[in-house]
Amino acid sequence: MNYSNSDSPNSKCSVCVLGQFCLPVGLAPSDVAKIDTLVKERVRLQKGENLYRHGDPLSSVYSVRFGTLKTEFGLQDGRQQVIGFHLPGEILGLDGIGEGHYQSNAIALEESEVCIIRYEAFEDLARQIPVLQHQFHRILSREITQDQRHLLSLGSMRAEERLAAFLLNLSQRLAARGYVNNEFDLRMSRVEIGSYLGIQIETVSRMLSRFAESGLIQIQQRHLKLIDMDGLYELAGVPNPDRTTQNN
Amino acid sequence: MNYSNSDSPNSKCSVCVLGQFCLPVGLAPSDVAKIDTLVKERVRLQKGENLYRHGDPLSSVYSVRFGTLKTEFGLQDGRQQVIGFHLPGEILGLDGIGEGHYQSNAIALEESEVCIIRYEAFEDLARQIPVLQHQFHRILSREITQDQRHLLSLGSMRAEERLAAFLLNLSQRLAARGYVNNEFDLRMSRVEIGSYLGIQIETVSRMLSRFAESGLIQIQQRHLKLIDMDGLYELAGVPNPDRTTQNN
DNA sequence: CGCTTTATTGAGAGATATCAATACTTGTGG
DNA sequence: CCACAAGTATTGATATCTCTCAATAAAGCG
Repeated sequence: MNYSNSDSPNSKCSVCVLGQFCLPVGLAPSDVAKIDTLVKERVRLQKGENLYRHGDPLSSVYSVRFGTLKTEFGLQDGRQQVIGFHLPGEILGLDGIGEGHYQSNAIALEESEVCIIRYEAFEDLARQIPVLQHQFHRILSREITQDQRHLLSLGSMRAEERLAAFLLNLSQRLAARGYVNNEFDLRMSRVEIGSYLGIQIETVSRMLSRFAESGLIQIQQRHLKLIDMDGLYELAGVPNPDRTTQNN
Repeated sequence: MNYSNSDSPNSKCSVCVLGQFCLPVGLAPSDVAKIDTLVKERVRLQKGENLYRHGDPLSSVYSVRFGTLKTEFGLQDGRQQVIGFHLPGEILGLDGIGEGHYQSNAIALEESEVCIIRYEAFEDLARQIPVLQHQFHRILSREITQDQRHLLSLGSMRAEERLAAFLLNLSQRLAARGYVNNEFDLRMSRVEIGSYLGIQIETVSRMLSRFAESGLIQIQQRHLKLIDMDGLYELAGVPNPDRTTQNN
């Protein structure tokens, strides 16, 4: 875990390209400047390193600057499950606010960097900037909605459908960040995908092979190409939002 | 849907017995008085009535005054799932903040009443009362944690374990509200329990019968008595928090 | 009191898990 | 730069849990 102070110019929120996904959404430039004073530290994590662990006292929430992290949630009997993957611009650590300590483990899936947002100072600032306050509420609310969508997936969909929905969700989030939406590298192992989707690794593997056979995707190791987006969307139970031709 | 204005004295937050679970937790009496001016309306719902529907614009969040509600989340293809049950003092409608409209349906499971918290006015007030702001963040964060615990249940536990965890969760929440923790009436149908747990109604029924046979519970229709709490906790994958004798 | 809804129980089918063997990747040291 | 080891992924065969279909029973409601 490698801390750095962000006096270098491109480390400021005011010039960060992630601004449109991150905390400063909607803020006037003068207000973003105030966030610059709040978010001055970053952490560099190597693959496999923990950003925080279950039980650590909440001091900060974090936004991903680059890289990918997973969060996992455990039962006392040792079973645990991946509950989220976190891309640049997404906020981590929100589950620590309720009890004052984190409820999950956050672990880097690749070399990553996160910005440190001191939580107490942030609450102070949010009271001064209504737009920031509202944006934070939106972030918390969307986290709830995302988890609820995930619940629907685990509770109501078959393995194949869950996997399709997962791949499309990744695709959408990457596309929103300026990447192509149909070709990317998975940063997580099959085990982690299975854990996230509530299925076994062997099933993940079989379903991916089946998708490839039926021409929905191409996959080599972790490099993925989505070929038939419509087909995937149909499996996932939603219409393709990108389709210009409306056929309902 | 029956609106009422709450000029009657016992409708104020300052005298409401639910204060210790609801929005005003931690507030000084003078601050609770400010909330009184914010929360002036309530809604009475009959069994089966909607408090809000997916897509309705967010105007308010709601706290349950009495009764029980469920929230359900749907896929475009029609499938939907119960994602939460809401007891007195719990806040509903938080999933509407992210996009400005609710993402779920909220439906009363019995005659219920909820307090209406105008969302915009609430944000204004939260900026003036730091403790209120923090309490709201705690509520949002706990909702995330609750959903994540639910995810772990759907993703990693067998039907029997999910059901045990569900019954214990209800028991704990009722106990926190002053009810006995081992005897209560289920307000939801087997179908709703099954939907919430991601299993079929027949499985719910079978597991309940199995629990009864093995002496874990007694159940007649919806009236439930938890007999062997330790046994249930063991199934649910956590130690019984009430046990005074520590045996780990 | 009969009708409709809700819940229970049984038998068989199906999806996914588990166990096991093999193949492929990646990293490391000679 | 190759060879081996350790981790990761694929594929097959069988087991198991839960679902589905079906029949019956019980409860709520007018």
